[in-house]
Amino acid sequence: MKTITMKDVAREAHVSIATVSRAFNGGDSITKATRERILSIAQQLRFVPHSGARSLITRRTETIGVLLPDLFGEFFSEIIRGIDQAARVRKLHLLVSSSHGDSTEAAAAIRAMRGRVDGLLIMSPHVDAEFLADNLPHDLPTVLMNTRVDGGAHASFTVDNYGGAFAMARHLIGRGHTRIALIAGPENNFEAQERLRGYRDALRAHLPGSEELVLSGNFTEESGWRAGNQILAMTARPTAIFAANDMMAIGCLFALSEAGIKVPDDIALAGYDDIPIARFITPPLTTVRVRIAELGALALERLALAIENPDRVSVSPQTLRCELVVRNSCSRQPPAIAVVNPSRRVR
Amino acid sequence: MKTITMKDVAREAHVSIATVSRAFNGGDSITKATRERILSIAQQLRFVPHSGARSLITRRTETIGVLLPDLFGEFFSEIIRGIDQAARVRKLHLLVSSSHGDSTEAAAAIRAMRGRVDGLLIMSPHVDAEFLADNLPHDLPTVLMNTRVDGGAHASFTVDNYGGAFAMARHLIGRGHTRIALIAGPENNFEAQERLRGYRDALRAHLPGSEELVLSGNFTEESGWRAGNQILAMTARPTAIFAANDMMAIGCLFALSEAGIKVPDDIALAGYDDIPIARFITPPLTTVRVRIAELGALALERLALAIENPDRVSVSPQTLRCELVVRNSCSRQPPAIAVVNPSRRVR
DNA sequence: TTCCAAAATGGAAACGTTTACATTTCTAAA
DNA sequence: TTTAGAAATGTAAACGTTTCCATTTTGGAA
Repeated sequence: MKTITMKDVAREAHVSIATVSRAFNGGDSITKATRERILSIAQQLRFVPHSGARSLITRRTETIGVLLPDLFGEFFSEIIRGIDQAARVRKLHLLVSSSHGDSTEAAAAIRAMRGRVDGLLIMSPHVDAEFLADNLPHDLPTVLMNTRVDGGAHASFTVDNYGGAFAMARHLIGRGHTRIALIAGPENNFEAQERLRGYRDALRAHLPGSEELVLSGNFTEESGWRAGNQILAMTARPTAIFAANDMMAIGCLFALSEAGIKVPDDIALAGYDDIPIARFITPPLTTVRVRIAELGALALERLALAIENPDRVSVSPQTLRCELVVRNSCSRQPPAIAVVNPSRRVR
Repeated sequence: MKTITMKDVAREAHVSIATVSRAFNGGDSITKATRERILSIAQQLRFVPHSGARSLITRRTETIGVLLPDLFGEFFSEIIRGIDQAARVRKLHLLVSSSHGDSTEAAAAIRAMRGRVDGLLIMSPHVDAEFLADNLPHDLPTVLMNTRVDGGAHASFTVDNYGGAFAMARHLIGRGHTRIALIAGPENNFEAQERLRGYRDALRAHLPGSEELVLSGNFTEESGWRAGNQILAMTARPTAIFAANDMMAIGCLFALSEAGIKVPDDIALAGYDDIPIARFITPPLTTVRVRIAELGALALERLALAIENPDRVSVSPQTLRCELVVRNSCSRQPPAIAVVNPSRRVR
């Protein structure tokens, strides 16, 4: 079970290890005959170059570190998909570290990446400017995703949660709703805060004097269900419910149907994210599409650029627009479905 | 932008690099005072140990390589989740490489992992015994997931697709159906083949003399839709449709409703996988639950064991049972819902 | 104070590559 | 043939750690 190294191949082929190295790495000066002999010997010895040792001296790992929070389901899947897709084009590998519950764990994850990656893609609620300043090896290019932007030390990509929520609230107002409830996300969650802010500002701007109806939730289906029941118990029910994400909208929908309340006839319902499930439920959910995969791809692209060109780095934060996806769940009249490219998914 | 190494810390702290190393690695013999001094200097120098160099000599990377095919959506997300969860417990990192379209790419991915990982988790349709023999560095512990099992050189975990499909077909037969169609998956897909085999054997065993009705599909929603339309065009329609995965079942459901055919009243419909969407559609889909996350977790667990204990490796293949999830989509009588632990998902 | 074991520290060789530089071997023109 | 220049190959020093030994320091007991 001995490890086979270049030295073994070199001995067997009666050459120096430098020549073996050259045989493996492109067209340096080496005879075709020698290369082929070496390669064939390597083959029959089952030698595979040790990329770890290689990158120690080349100072390149061709790998990107990806730090994600404790995420399940669509969101995780989508962002990784986008990153992976872009990484693949550039022939980069992905070292992922998800599920770190607190900032200590996040710090440990970052440290563990040192020397294994050429750059870092970070999305973490535990991360802020100070944390990064303290824990980031200062020679490691880093791009932030959907993270509270700091002093501008790093490039960052953010989804326009504020704009999307604003647009959705305005849309509901445009449909004539005057009592619009929001099922909010976790209080300490940056994205949830932005969506709440968008809702508030839209109400202030387009429905002045109206009452804010904010129910608390935590992005889970269950919390949406609970919020739905709270709404059912209200004396003056809203005519529209805007859930800060689709899973809560779905939970809320269940609570409503259990009580015999019809969507959209009795009450309008909207979500946020446009997860795949959104178009399959009954009624199909009006929501805000977040181009998560695209976010990941863009972030990786920017990071790759920063790695190739460490001097000319732009750290200007970039925001991705969200788009309204109008389906049946909040219209009494025949629905104007505006599904762009209904993603068909392979198992 | 110079890289900071132990040497710098050593110089600053007036000690040797050996001592710096000891300060970082647990309780070797080193004074508390020295350690703290070194650590504090390291801190203010923003030194982070280079894990790459470290693992070159320790011969441990604390990283597992994960090879996945070109997968989107639930399946990918779930298996990664399971793997990640288990890896986290063992403090292992994950180097993922997905989306390799052919065996050449898969081989390249494996080679690139050499020296970066302690073991390999492979799920790939391009992989068979010969491929592995040719491309696997022979000192790299490997566990296969849902892959055609070979001569038994490696441990493997497989979902009991045959058994699940058999059980579903038997269930439909038990409900009194005598004409049962199968929408099959891709012909060259191992899992699809097993599901087809399960369907066939169940028919042969429990409905002898009955006709096999196999429509082709490729696991996409669209192919399910097409198959649905083929069924609509049949003169003698089946009374039940068993789609080899949920997405095709959903596509088929759309085709049926477009034609005004009611499920389950006019025709019964069943899927396979129990993806989250399955319980949200109308009617909720009867399907076979595949414990994908568990598969990933088990595979990682086994791999970790093999790494710790390279001598005592068990390569016996292990099969994971599937369970029937009976919902509304194939019962005329009031449904017997048997949802175990309806997974609530966080965004 | 002296001495000894134990504890702390330092020196240097690994780990498996790449690469600058030196050396050898070719090729072809003189 | 000789010979210069190019092409092929070899030598050895890196890369940033860990770890085996050897050496120095420490803290008591004699």
